[in-house]
Amino acid sequence: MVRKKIPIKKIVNVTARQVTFSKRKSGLLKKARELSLLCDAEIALMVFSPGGKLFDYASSSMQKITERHILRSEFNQDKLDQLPPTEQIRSSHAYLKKELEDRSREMRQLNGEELQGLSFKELQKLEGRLESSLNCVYKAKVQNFIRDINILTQKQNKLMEDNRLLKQRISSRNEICSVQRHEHEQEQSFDTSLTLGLPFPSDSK
Amino acid sequence: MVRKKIPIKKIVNVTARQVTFSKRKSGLLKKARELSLLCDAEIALMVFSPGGKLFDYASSSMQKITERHILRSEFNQDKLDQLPPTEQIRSSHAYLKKELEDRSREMRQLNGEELQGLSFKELQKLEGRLESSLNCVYKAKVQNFIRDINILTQKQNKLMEDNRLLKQRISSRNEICSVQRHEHEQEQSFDTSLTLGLPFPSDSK
DNA sequence: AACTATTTATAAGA
DNA sequence: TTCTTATAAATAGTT
Repeated sequence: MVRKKIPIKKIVNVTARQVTFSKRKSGLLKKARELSLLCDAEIALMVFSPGGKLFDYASSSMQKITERHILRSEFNQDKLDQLPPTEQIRSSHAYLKKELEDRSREMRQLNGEELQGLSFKELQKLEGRLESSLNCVYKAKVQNFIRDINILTQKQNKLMEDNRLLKQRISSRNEICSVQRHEHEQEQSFDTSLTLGLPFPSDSK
Repeated sequence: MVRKKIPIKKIVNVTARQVTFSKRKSGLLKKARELSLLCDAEIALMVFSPGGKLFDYASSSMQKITERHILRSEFNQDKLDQLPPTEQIRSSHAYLKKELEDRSREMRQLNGEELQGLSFKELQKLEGRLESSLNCVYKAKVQNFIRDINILTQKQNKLMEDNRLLKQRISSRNEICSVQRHEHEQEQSFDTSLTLGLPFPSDSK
């Protein structure tokens, strides 16, 4: 806007663009500060350079202003007035952020980190919680095994039934083979009962 | 900045302030738009008038920019520069939400809930993690005990020393009392050694 | 809102 | 980047 007026569209020359960015960014920040001061306005300004660098200004706290903005823009005013105050806070991004932070810390403690600051009582509580969780995991493992065994047993029963039918068909044509097949079936049954008797069997033999 | 230069401080005259706010606000928004266009910068600007009215501008989406800002202010610059571009994309609301969901689920599993869907391998892993955490909690409790015992021991040592000095002063005036105090001291010493005899002693008696 | 006299911002050059 | 400077843009006070 000086020695020569420039059109307001992307400056193609990279260095020229960088220079202009630097200058105008400063000017913009200055204007924002001035407006805030002169007129007692609450102002937040965020500028990311093409390179990803951040420059910002907030007349008070950036978080406060962005929250105010979110509340203002997401809901219409009526809707917002209907919400209880706690819900208003929830609707803000800060709430989401805080939740994540809290949960991260809690998880670190559940992972056994950051335990230095905890009191004996808190440690006892954490211990009880972990033991209870471990117990649930043990139970889940047992359920897991039981489910696997049931599935295997069902499969086996089906196979045994199939075998039986096949043998019937064969025996109706060949008397000698029938006896051999019968012996084989008995072996399988014996193995199955052994598998089910183990403390933690998995998927058969 | 014109007919007469004005100082950059709150304009007391209300109407003058309103007029200036309106003019400068327009100018600021225009400058923000121009900078964004000219230099391909991502810009968010929020302006609240003293009356609470909102005026804003965002080169892309306000939410996207504010989230980018939040994530940026959480990390230090070095850390973020190290991140690959795909990581920068994560700085969206969806990312934050997803993180929170993932962490919530993980935590529920650490609490022993929602274990039905897990495979045996996953359960084993969770079990190991919980056991390791429990171990950390046990250790933290031990540290807690040791610290408490140290504090108590120090206090006790100080009290014993005080007693000794007091007895000295008394014995120099009264021979009979001296004997009685001596017996009392022995009782204290005995208690102390009992305390320090616990499985986790500290540093002296 | 419009008008201008000035101040400010800034493009180009150094 | 910074400074200089000529000129465009913004705007305080007025109408």
